[in-house]
Amino acid sequence: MAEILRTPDGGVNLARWRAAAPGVAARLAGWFDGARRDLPWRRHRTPWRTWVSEVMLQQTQVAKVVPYFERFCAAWPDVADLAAAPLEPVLKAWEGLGYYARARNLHRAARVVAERHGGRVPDDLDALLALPGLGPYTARAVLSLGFDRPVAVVDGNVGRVLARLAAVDRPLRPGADPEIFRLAEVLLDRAAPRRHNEALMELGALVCRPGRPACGACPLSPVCLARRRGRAADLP
DNA sequence: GTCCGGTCAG
DNA sequence: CTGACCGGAC
Ligand code: SF4
Repeated sequence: MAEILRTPDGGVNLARWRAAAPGVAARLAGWFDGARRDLPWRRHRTPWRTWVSEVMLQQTQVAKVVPYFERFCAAWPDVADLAAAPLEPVLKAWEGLGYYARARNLHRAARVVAERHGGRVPDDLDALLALPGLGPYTARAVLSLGFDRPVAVVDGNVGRVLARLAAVDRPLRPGADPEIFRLAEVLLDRAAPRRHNEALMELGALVCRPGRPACGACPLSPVCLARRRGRAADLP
């Protein structure tokens, strides 16, 4: 039965996953409704707050980000506020988070948005990718989580979840592994993309963790190939 | 001590 | 493409 979800050459059988996608999305959504953490950027979701949170979360853990995020958004509640601010207090607010180029880029990008996008976070992938500090992951996260647009979002967590789900038994290509990205697109719930992507990321953070995945508590375990093969912990 | 992570400059 | 950026988890 496991083999039915793979092609003869061992690759991911996208056609089969396409057929399984509604069930996968429903399991994921049902779990997420009860498991989602109450985080400040979720409590009050806007494109700007999504952007700030995702940049902070790129290389910093949730628990550490929360107080920084609260202070940052209190000081600069919208992109126009940051654009109007001098750089020094922005760097000051970032102290302790590390990767200070993120703060400089965010500040520069806010000014670009003010000057070239009328002070509105653009809801366009190419425009987002052109902003400093927004790469393939963060641009898509802003689109999907901030604007609820149907785009696949694959960070390290989601890549690992999907690789296990489809038992992709090889090192993932850094950045967007093409096969994993295609799988993410096939599984995407286009009727509720924000919830779907948040749920995938939450599953990677809380259940399908790098070290010891909690398959017993996982909503996807009935359809997970790594689980079926007892390989969950040693796949990417 | 080693590894990890998105993005960017080189 | 590779290495640098930083701090935390292991
Ligand atoms: S069943 Fe286990 S390996 Fe598969 S997605 Fe869930 S936690 Fe990850």
